[in-house]
Amino acid sequence: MITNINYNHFYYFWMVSNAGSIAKASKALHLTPQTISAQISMLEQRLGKQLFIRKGRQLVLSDYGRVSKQYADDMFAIAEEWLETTQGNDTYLKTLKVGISDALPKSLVTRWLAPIINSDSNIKLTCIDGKQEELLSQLAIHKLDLLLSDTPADNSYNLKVFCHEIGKSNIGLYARHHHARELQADFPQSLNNQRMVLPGKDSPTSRAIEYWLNEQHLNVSIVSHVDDSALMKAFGKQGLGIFPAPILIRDDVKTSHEVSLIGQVSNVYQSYYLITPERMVSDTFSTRLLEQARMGESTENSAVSPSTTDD
Amino acid sequence: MITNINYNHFYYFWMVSNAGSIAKASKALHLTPQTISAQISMLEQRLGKQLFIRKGRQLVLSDYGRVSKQYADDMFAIAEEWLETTQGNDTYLKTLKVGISDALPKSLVTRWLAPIINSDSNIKLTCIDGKQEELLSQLAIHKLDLLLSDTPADNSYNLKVFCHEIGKSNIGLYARHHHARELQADFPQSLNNQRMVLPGKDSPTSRAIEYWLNEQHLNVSIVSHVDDSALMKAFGKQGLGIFPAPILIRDDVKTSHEVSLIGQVSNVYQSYYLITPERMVSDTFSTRLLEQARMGESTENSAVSPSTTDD
DNA sequence: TTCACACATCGAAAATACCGAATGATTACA
DNA sequence: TGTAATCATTCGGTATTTTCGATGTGTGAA
Repeated sequence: MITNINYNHFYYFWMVSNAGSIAKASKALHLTPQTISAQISMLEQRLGKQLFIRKGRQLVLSDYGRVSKQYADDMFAIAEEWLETTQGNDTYLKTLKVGISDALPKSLVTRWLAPIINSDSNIKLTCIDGKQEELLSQLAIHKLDLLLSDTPADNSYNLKVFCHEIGKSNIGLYARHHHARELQADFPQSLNNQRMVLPGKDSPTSRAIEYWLNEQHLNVSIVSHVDDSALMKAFGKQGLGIFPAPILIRDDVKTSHEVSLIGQVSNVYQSYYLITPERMVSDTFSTRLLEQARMGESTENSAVSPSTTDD
Repeated sequence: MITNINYNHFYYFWMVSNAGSIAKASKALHLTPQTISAQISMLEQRLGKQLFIRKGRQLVLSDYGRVSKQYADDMFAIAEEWLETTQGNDTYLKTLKVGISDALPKSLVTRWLAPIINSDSNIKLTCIDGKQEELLSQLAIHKLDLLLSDTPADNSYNLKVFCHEIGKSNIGLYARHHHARELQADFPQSLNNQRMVLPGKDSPTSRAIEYWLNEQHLNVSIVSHVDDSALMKAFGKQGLGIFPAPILIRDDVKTSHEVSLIGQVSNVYQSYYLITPERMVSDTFSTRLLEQARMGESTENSAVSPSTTDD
């Protein structure tokens, strides 16, 4: 019969290996040295290997001890984080840390998160935006609860995450009011020799649009690839070029960036994803967000022809 | 006086939350239900919060319990990995898991690792190659001990790693024997209108060479960007184009790929890095590798002019 | 050598982990 | 509806472990 290992012993071992000696650790733990000495001996006996080697009147880690300490470091770092974040106040229960890929239109994000905030008045929301890759690693180490992104989670890093589609929209092309009006007439041929601002070079949207342009035999000069969708729209607002944005948020785009829809890029969609850590499949917020997204989908994801637009 | 928390209690809590009930956990732990029940009550008392809520005759996790379980999952996953890898045989002590960025010339890697293997006959070496980004995340979760790469660790993911330069070399351009001989004469002007194969688009080497070509007013057609350095060289061997490789390994390149050095790209260097987890600064292998790299540096990192080459 | 220091060992105490028996409450099923 | 099975818990007693004081041993410094 093999007994379970005693994690308190392992904790003592960790304290000693950090303090450098049993004597120092005993002070930190409010115990006497002989107690700790005995406990560690028991752990060594259970493991069948020495953790420490006596060097002079000092204890030094054995090879095995050194390896074990690395695991202990990780383990008890988590334990301390657990106690720090959950002892005392209860805000951690009501704080939702959401990562937002900077390629996402902010008005869409608002649309997704607003109902959640409104439904439960004492939720604290923390938003962090950045590139999907950065945010994914944050998600993996529990610094984030959710991640909203325009690209599905690639598991090239072997992180355990779930990816749910929460929205889909056709892409429209926008330009300043008078400019858009000119281009609407002969869309999409009118785009020829126009200037254009696109999202990041590696984004699926950017690639899809470039493919579409090629397919339509349109020759446009792409003046810039911009990772941040807000910045891209700001460029467009300044008249630097035509820019794409989801049809789904055309009203927002029109009013806040003073532009008009020229037309719709046929057969090009942008999808949006909610990425959650594997463990959290039954999380309250995520499920609510998914439900809401699914509801919205049926009513709002309607393709629009350029003729129905106005400004 | 606040007592330390009892990690064995936490372990019982984890077992119960996994098993779904105290009854099932008690079987797995070879204990009676009342024991576990009492221990968990003690833990709850110590924490000042309920972990479970009675729902019928079942226990369900409270909000606080759910959060705590996530920490427990992480903690004891590490603990189990610790026991799995260190119990039983002692090979873990002698197994060095090295990640190798696929952009690295394999002959350089061999050169670095060979002396280590030879010096200690019972070392087991495990090599894993892939993109630096993938390997970095592996390093962070202890799946790798070291990482050899041609790009320094960018800490855009907030992983705790150390980065040491272990080598540096000028870049040379290579082509098939007869082709190289033709081009040597008027190098670098002779490169005009030649075809070229380069490493990955985002690699510093690739960028540096493209910049250099521009600077020299050379117009070459880049037929391909290849992430894997071996594949790039294979392309070059097939005569698809001129390709770059470190001067440091010119002899290897010449013999194994049946090509000759055309000339050296002035002022373009490639550096090589050893990336280690923060915890492992005093690791035996790493220090030895660093020492050896430093020794090699003084003798081997000599720039070579194209005139001194032969084939 | 002597002293101070650090860890280990021993034996007794206090603390606690554990179990058997019994209770109450819930669910499954006849 | 009633009965049996299941599950968590409470209580009291026992076994084990944890802890400490006293003591021993080896080390390094004065």
